[in-house]
Amino acid sequence: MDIAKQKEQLIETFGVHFETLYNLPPLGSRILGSLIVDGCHKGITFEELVERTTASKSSVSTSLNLLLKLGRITYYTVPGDRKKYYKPAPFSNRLANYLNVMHAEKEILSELLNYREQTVSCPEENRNMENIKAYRTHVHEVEELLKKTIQKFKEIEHINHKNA
Amino acid sequence: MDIAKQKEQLIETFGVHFETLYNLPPLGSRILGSLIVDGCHKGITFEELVERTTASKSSVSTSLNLLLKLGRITYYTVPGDRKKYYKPAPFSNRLANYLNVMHAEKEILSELLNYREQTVSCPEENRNMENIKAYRTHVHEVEELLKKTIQKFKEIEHINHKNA
DNA sequence: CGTCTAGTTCTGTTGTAGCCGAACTAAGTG
DNA sequence: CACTTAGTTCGGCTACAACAGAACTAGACG
Repeated sequence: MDIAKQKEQLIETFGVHFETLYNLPPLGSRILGSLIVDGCHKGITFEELVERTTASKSSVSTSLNLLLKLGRITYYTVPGDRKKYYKPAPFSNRLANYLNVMHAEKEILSELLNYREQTVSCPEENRNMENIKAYRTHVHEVEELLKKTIQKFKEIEHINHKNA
Repeated sequence: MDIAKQKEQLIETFGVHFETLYNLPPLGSRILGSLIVDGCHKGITFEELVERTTASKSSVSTSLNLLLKLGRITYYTVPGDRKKYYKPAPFSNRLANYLNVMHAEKEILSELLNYREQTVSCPEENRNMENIKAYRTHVHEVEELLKKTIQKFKEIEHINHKNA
């Protein structure tokens, strides 16, 4: 199959994925998709993103700033060149987001358990508490797995940084 | 602290959590929060949800049907009683949603790798491929963890079902 | 100091999410 | 078969998300 066509489809697939999963706006999702598919190494400039997406400069600007604020992308500049080169945020960063979510879940679960302890009135509710605790354990395990992977990526990224 | 007040706050906390994380509408989030905090055992009726949320019947109806369609809640009926008793979906169900997401991520990552293999042109891009593979491994591990936990919950739920 | 280039900010415009009230259906009850 | 109860469906309203266009700013360069 045509490589260019394949790229388009891949970006589009990432687009819908980010829209549904991370709840990003359509344009922002497509931009993020472009950066991941095509901009991991050298990055992509503002201008080129405007061309690729055929969107207005203002929309691209807003989307990029949103993605920056959400920590999903980064950019670098080179001396004597006013352009910004946008790239997807490193993997360790993306995973750190999940880590926050997991942490938040654990917090809420603890609050829920705390409430339950004050109000249990029947064996069924006691059983439910056990379920919540089991769920909390699962979240904790995911959290640990995330920490492990983040550590791994930080090491990789560190090495890459030295080589670059 | 006042127990009723504490309950209110807990529902609200769950509310914002579901809004941001699962991208559910405000009312739907509060309903789901109420069911989790207060409806795990006996469930809560349509009527009572209308009272609690001080929303209209139509809005509650729409929200409940949305949550049903998304698989986030269930209901049961008792013979000789026209009311429906709504409960949050069992844990195994909730986790199954995550499992689908993980599977989708793996699919996309494979597509991305497939594309990359055809287009690598420099060592930096090769390094990036290694990163993607490492990320895919992580997703796979989370997937396995989910399967394990789902199995555990299915066993628990099976036992509970027999005892009930 | 004008002028190009790179990006931002401001002011709409349009579509649609999220809710409501009122009218409706469908199932039990006397 | 009228009457209540439980929930649904439909039309309409409102606010805001997502984008566009035009005017603007801020730095580089001759």
